[in-house]
Amino acid sequence: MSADSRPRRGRPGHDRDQVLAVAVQLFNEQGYDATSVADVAARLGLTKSALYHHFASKQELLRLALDAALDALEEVLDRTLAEPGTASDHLRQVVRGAVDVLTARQPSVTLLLRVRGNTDVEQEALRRRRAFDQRVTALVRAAQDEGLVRADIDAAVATRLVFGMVNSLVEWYRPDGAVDPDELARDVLAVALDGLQSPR
Amino acid sequence: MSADSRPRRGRPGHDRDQVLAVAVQLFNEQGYDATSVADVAARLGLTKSALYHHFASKQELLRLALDAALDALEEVLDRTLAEPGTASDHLRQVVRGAVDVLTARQPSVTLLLRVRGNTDVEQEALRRRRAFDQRVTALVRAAQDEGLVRADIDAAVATRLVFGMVNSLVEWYRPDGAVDPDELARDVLAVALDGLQSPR
DNA sequence: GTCTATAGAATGATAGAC
DNA sequence: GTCTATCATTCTATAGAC
Repeated sequence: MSADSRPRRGRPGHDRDQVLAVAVQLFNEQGYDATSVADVAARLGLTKSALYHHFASKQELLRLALDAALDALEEVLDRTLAEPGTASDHLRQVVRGAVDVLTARQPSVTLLLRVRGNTDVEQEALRRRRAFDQRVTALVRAAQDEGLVRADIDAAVATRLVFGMVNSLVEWYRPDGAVDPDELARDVLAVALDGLQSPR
Repeated sequence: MSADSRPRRGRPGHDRDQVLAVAVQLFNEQGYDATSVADVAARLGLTKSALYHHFASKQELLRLALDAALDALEEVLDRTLAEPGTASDHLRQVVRGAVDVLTARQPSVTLLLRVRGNTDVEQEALRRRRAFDQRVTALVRAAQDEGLVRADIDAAVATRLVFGMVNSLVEWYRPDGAVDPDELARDVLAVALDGLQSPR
């Protein structure tokens, strides 16, 4: 449907999405700063100059990947809060949705979680990430007021702990691995809400 | 007592520990690869050459910091397993000890958790880290066999989720911040073992 | 759309004076 | 123990041919 999805004419070459996917994969393997444009080009089987035909700069590759991750995470929050339900219901859905995004878009989210704020592109991503965290913290606080989330832990700390657990998935989850994403989402919710101990 | 603790003679200059601490802090702020030796020297108020008088290479700074973090984490495991107790007791102590190490030695542990394996130094650190993870996973499995840890989640997944939560502390915990490390350790154990929901 | 060739800047590391 | 000066290498990005 979109202009991008129509069949390419002439010799195939590489399109932007394909180049971006390879670049993000390499950024995650070696780190963004440790990966040169020549590294990316080599893995694609072309030269630096050819790569610069597709993208204006190395930072543009980074910016596109970070925007994709942030768009997906913000959409989970927007969609959840637009539906009726208690704060506790919303919180459960946001955690579930975040796990879904992390597993479905692992490469770009991994990149996002490693950003240090060295450049304008990275600082803008950090700004959006902080805004996301604050909205989730407000949700945790509301769930505490409802009495369904324990109130003996500060809402900001509780949010960071749970999302620390969720975010850590990018360090080891792989789409082609042995762990099923649906089962994983169930496990994360189980540990986050009920804990590791056997139900008494 | 040790040779290193005797008073320095002559003009003070900088000693290795001081230089290392500044380097690790900068590595964490900007990322190891994004930080040049000139950056480290500038923050110390001296030149690159003066820094190379204290250390043979940029990688030596990295190696010393990673070894410090790994030594501390392995010591927690060794010390815990040497004591009598059930696997569930040991697991609780290891989580508690890991939080203590993360808060007390946040800079070097942060660096460890971000290593990508680009060089021999980094790969050796990853090897030790994997060995640590496997020993903890064995502990979780033993605690499941005892019946005190829920058995409906794979031991390796459960270990990664809990330590994902623990490790995420380095992203936001600061020694001079508002959160007390003892209280934080209590909160981590509470969420990890009993979950976020109010006790029913 | 891809190539060769290269500009211009920054990097890790060293030599040698003080 | 710190400095100035410098080296070889690598980096991002560009010019211009095919």
